[in-house]
Amino acid sequence: MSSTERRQQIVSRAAGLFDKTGYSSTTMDDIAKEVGVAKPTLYHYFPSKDDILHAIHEEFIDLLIDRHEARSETGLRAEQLLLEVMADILELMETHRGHVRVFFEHHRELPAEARGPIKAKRDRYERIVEDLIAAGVESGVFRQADPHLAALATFGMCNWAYQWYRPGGALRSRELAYQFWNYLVYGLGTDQLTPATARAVPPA
Amino acid sequence: MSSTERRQQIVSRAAGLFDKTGYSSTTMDDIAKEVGVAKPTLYHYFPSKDDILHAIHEEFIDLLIDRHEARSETGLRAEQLLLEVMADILELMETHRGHVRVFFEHHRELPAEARGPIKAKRDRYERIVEDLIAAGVESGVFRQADPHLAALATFGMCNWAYQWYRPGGALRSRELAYQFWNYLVYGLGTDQLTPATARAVPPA
DNA sequence: GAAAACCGACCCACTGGTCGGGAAATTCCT
DNA sequence: AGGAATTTCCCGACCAGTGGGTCGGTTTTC
Repeated sequence: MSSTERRQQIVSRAAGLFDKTGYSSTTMDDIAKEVGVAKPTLYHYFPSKDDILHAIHEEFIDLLIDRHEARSETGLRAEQLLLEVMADILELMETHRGHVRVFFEHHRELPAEARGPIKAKRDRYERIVEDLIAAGVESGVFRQADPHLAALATFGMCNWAYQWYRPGGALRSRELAYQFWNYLVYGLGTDQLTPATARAVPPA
Repeated sequence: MSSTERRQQIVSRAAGLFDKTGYSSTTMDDIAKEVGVAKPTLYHYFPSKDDILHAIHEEFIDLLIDRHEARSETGLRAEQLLLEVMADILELMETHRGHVRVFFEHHRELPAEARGPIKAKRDRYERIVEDLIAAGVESGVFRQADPHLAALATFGMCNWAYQWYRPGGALRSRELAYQFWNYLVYGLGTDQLTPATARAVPPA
């Protein structure tokens, strides 16, 4: 096993344990055992536990950004791109469960120096989705809505799934993305609800 | 200060710290200091740190359930009840930030005996929302949709807000609930999207 | 005067990280 | 090619700080 392979292995096994047990409840010995190696060996690949956490964060957000960018030249319309983004996120819950939970729950545990760069990438990705929604509004496929808020709603639907989604279940991640996209784009309501009034002001 | 008041105070201060620093990174000394008391005194009110965690969980889910039940006799229609549920959740992010984060992120840290009862209540609340959506489908205000999935989408939008919502911000929780409810019920799409085809099958 | 509330000092298991050295693979030299 | 030199990879044993929890006792309240 090459050096980079082992490094990779440590990251993904650690992510799995953090997912199962949480970051602080997982010890370096746990990780070492899971990898099949003694604790000091871990320190040959990572200077500290926090650096493993950092590697997980970086790997995850890079995956998301890369997937989107690989698609950005295809000329898909805004609503289609939105579906693909949702599918990206949900797919990573199949393939990178540990990364997802760590990325969402353990960013506060990141060492101070690492937080900045990660947050920058996170913001960049949020910005991508906002811009995408804004483009949809511009082109007329989405109604007038605050892109920031709509992006947060989208992320909410998808990101929250890490709390309940289990890979082996009945629903493949892509189908799930499609259902959620459907709720978001077409809404749950029928014609029996009167859009004009309902969209105005919240009832007290 | 009465005994129950102090108990209450410990719970809410602890929740605040857990929110800020995370459960395992917060020490009993931290909590004691925050409450203005010495560590052993905490053990006069709670047998262990885990029991504080448990108290937070219970308080939170009870709040949600109670609020819904207080409303269940009012004869509101399904879509209105759904809005109220969303508003409940988001309001607790203003008034009980710590509880929210703890409830969502630290259920795995609960001692084994406590997990069961809490999960039962959690399931009960999820069931309430599912039934509410099912009733809306039944009465024709919501289109044919899987109530379970639609509930998960709803929870996603609202629950995820604990990650970014800050009480002092521009948006009051009720307005936010209304915006999200609007997205969910009416959708983001305009007439330029063709509902019939789009709702069918996910594109490969 | 007894029960409830409170605390300083202590204990000890646990865990992130280190140390010094041993095996295994690579490179270098002749 | 073959053996020495060096780097890479690996580990058993240890260290020191931390933090949940306890003990024995004092103060406050009723």
